[in-house]
Amino acid sequence: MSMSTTTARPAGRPRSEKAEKAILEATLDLLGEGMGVSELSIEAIASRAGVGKTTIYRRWSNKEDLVVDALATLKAPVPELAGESVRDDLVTLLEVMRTEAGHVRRRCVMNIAMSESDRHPQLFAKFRKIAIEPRRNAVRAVLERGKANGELRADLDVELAMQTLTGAMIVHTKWHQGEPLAEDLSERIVDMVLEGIAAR
Amino acid sequence: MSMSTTTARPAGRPRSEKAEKAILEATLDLLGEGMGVSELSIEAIASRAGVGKTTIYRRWSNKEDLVVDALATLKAPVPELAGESVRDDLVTLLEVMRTEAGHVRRRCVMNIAMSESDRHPQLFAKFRKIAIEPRRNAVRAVLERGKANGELRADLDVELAMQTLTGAMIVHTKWHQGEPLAEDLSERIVDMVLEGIAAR
DNA sequence: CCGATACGCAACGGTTGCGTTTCATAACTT
DNA sequence: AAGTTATGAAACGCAACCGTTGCGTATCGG
Repeated sequence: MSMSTTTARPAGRPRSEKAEKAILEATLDLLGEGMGVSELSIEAIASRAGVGKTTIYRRWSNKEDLVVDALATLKAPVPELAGESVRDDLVTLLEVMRTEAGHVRRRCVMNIAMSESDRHPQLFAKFRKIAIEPRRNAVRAVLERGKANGELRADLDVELAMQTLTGAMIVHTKWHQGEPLAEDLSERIVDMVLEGIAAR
Repeated sequence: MSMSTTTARPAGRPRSEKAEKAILEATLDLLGEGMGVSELSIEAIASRAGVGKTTIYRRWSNKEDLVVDALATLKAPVPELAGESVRDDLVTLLEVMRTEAGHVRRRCVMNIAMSESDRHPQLFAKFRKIAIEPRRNAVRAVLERGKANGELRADLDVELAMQTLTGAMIVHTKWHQGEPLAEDLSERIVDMVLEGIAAR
């Protein structure tokens, strides 16, 4: 009756971490290539990962659970914020979105956010909590701070401002795919929303 | 050798306009219910329309052509613009988007615009020409006019402003489905973008 | 070595949708 | 009446994918 070092390991061959990682990677690859959750097939994932279907079904009972776990590995890398000005911090946050639009791997985050909210509401809920809310919180914090210290209007509707900032970037990335995004895009969006488009 | 009243009608039973209309309606219904183009099946359309598959295949050679034609029946109802002020015209245009988000039938326009751009690029291209560009042109015209007559900044980036205005509405409708959209949403978006969020 | 578990692989029966064909019937021209 | 085309229904063979099972092998603990 000896205890293993940390947890009592069950008898038999342990599950391959390499296989598990390969499955999640393959899932993200396929999603990143523009494949929707509906079209994503377990067989395609197994094939891409070089793994038997059995190995997948042993770990996840259905496709949605697998996708949720795969997306969970994409922890939102909310950047360090200088905190010097609202403008600079907003630019920093939008730059993250712009950069991700170029990386195949990270792009699927936004693809899924926009595409699958209707068809897989429960998946979307989990995904939102994991990948979207942290970023929204970061933007919200910057705006609230600016509202408190006078950089922004006192009557600002923070939620609406968040949607305006991110919406501009999302529309741009969605409908200009292929063409690289202008390097100063984030600055231009932030400055426009800060100063307004009306003449002074 | 007599000519028919208008066009020389070919011999035999004419194609049923009722069937054709039913097919297009069924297609729009299914799309409006949140079904993606990939999941949309000819069999489901035929069943919903009360029509044989033969009748569909005789008119369209593939699913994408059918979807394009179905979407084409949703002519962009660009509203009359009062033309009194840039602000009022922009509110009018955004109100169209907001209202459509409530109608099941019209909602699919936006759903497809956001979801299917990657997977069906050629469908998206046609769709964009039919349904998106007319609206973009209307917004662009308002902004250009405002830029010319001094209501808007002389150095305004019109394209970016369009994306900001529509992006805010799109994000709002996409992520708040279910909850009805506030009635003054369009006004609040327009005023925010016009005046900016920075303190004066 | 032995028992237990995981592995990749192949095959299974079942479902869905494809695009086509056949059929009896309906609608229209001459 | 005769000829022609369209219609809805049903069935076809084909392919993809489902979730499961069996196989021989690999990897662990005891």
